[in-house]
Amino acid sequence: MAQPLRYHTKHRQQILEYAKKNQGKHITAAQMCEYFRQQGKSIGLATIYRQLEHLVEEGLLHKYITDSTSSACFEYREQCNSAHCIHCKCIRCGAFIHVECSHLEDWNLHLQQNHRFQLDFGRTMLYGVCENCAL
Amino acid sequence: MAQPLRYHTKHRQQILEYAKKNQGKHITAAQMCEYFRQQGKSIGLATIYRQLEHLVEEGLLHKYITDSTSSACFEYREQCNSAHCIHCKCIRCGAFIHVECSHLEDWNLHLQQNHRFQLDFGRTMLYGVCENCAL
DNA sequence: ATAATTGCAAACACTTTGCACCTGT
DNA sequence: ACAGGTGCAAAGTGTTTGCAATTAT
Repeated sequence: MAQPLRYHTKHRQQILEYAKKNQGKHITAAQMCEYFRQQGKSIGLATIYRQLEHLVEEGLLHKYITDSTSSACFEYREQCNSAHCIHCKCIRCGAFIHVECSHLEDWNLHLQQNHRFQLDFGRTMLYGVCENCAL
Repeated sequence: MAQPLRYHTKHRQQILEYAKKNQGKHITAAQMCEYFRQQGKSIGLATIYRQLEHLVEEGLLHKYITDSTSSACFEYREQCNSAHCIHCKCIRCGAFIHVECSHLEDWNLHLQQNHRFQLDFGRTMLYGVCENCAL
């Protein structure tokens, strides 16, 4: 459980900053890598993975896995109160939708009180049909 | 989007049967493959993956991914024709909980009207902590 | 001085695919 | 006959790791 001491490196800071800047979005390691490359301050993909792992361990980022075929997504945690956001996936087009909704807390409360089940929004994916595919 | 017609093959039946027999357990493709091998009726891993994909598409099985490093798990989905039931799974003990709740329809309506997402209860699994594990 | 971080390439594990053949309809 | 299924091996994908050099403490 004892985590090694984390050094305050430039890369760590850049990655965290980029994640913060993209609050509410789901970013993959590859996307980050590409972004930094375009900015002329390339960071090795392995480094990004290692830093993301650290940041998730420290609770600064949240990691989401939707599909075994596609890559994991990371998201800065501060504003994404896990009690207010949930992830939906369209069973037709595969779109990944982030829903922020104050009702979610009520649902969780209801499930807890009436059905004795404590929902974990971070791990739950709602499947259904998105706006475009419903037409 | 039109799914091709699925033939009733021996392998399809064996895979579905095995999944049914293991309701409430989470099984990987590799585990299935090993099981059939031990039974002297080997099925190629690729075939298993292809059939599992079909069965998930048809809504007979549920697929879930917890970790990007480990393999996806499959589970027989209890048939439930009511619009008032949803399935929950405990992330600690793996318990499979069937929740019947009249509120579900309201949630679906809310998601549809406010977030333009049409939830499919049959394919959705809620992850969280069950009564016993919450203690 | 010591411990963590980095980049690269190679290794990894799970999953998908191309192809030739087989089977269900 | 045709569309879908199968097995094998090969390819693909996202992620991790070994190593030697670098950087933070």
